[in-house]
Amino acid sequence: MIEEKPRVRFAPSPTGPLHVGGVRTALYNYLFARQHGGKMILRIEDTDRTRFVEGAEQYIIDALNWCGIDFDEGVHCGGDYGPYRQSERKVLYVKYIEKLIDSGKAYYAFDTPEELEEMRERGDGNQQYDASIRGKMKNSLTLSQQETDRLLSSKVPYVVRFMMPPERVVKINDVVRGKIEVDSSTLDDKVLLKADGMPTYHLANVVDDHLMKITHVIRGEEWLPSLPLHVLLYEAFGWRLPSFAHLPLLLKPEGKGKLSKRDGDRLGFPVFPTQWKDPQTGEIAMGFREEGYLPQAFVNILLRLGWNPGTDQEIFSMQEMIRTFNLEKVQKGGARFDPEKARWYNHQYIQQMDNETLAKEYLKILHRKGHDAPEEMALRITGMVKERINFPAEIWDQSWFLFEAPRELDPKVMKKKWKQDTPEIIRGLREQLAGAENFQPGALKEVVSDYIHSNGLGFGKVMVPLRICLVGKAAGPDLMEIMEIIGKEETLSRIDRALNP
RNA sequence: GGUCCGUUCGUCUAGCCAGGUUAGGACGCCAGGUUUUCAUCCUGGUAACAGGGGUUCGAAUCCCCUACGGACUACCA
Repeated sequence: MIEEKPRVRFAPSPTGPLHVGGVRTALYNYLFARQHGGKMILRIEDTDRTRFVEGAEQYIIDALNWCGIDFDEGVHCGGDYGPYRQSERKVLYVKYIEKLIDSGKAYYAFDTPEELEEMRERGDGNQQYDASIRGKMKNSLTLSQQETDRLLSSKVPYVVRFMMPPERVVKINDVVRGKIEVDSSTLDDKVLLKADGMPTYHLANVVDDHLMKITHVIRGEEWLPSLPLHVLLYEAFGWRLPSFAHLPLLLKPEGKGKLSKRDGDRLGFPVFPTQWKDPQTGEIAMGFREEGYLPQAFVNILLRLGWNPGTDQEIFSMQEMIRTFNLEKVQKGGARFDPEKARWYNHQYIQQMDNETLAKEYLKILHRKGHDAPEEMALRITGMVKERINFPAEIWDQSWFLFEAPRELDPKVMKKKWKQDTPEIIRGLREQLAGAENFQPGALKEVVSDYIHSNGLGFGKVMVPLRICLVGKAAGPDLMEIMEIIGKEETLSRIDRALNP
């Protein structure tokens, strides 16, 4: 199907942290490249110096690395088609822009911002810089050759605009959307080279994609409206068109609209892969990593947001993703991010995780809480509560009572489960436990069972109150295990405290 | 306003291209089971073709219109 090895690029602009939508775009590019044995390229689109944010570039690299997405060529790892930072390619674009001017496909424009503003006003704010107006503006089409040369050699700022060809129906076949047709007469003469000598995105992206031999442009839907312009640019240069695939947007969980950076903090879930500290304000935006998401889970969530395998499979290893992903099954409509399902994915991956790794995380938490435990104990507790948790941090929530006595006994549970005869029953059980020689789960179970049976009681009548004494609530893992871990002394002491508040 | 794109359970989606399904799966939710409790887990249930016209024996699937949503409309990407 694909004869040549594909070359794809992820081309973010270093204006801040990468949000989930961008990560997904990078992921789809990556999967596509890896599946076909192609190259994955990281290009930094920093042609707007005013929006440059310190640290953003490194953040992008690190965040994608955390996701398991790596590059073959790019700003951080080199390659044969560099430089990979557009600001460092500045001189290159001028060469190409001159070609366009020489062949009459682009022209110089000297209009001031005020003049442009006035032009838009005149047409009810709808006036575009296009064929209908370019003859009335200050540009190399209306000015004499002499005057143009004079302005160019003076200090007057100018831009270069693309001369949109008239009455052309541009037909493009998008890999995910199929046929798209746009009449060129509805398009305007976009600026290609800015007054500061930097190219606009439109020029830079086309020139670079061509020079870097990009075969497939896989990017967000927000670029769809400028696709016809890009196609016409390729045509103007006489270059071969790459394939285009425009990915649907990631939407807010509630309501409508594109998922924005602000939604995260507002709705209590991250929109960034990893934590980001704004260098200006010092503000910290949370990340999936810091919230306890496993990178594989995070990537899996993104994979299924807008793509489906055509089977019932939900969980994919990176290898499986690479094997099964295809652009044809990418959804056309935008997808809403669902925090609930994200939790479920993480739960699945936590279950797959080995206990040793999880136990190490647990130990870290213990230390933070001012506790410690032998590695073996951490491992044991991890095994006890693993299936109950969605995030590593929840091991603590499920096991704190192994290190600290409950401060209070849940009043709601007390009211429901602590009956008139309960103190007497627990007192009797306490005696049996006090006399127990062996405090291991098996032996304890026997002691408790014997007590229950010889007194004609039910398990629920005894076990739930005992649990309340030890844990403070009616929830948690096996009681016998708990008793062994906290030990005989602590067990009896907690019972006493519950009996004599 | 203009241009372009989109619309199947609450959410992610299968099915559409090659019309005929009890419109399937997953998350969530509800119920039951398992369990000393809670959670996990297992079983079952809930719930959708945006609306209207065509074409056709037959339309979620093909065509048109409307509605709604979104993106773009900068010397930002």
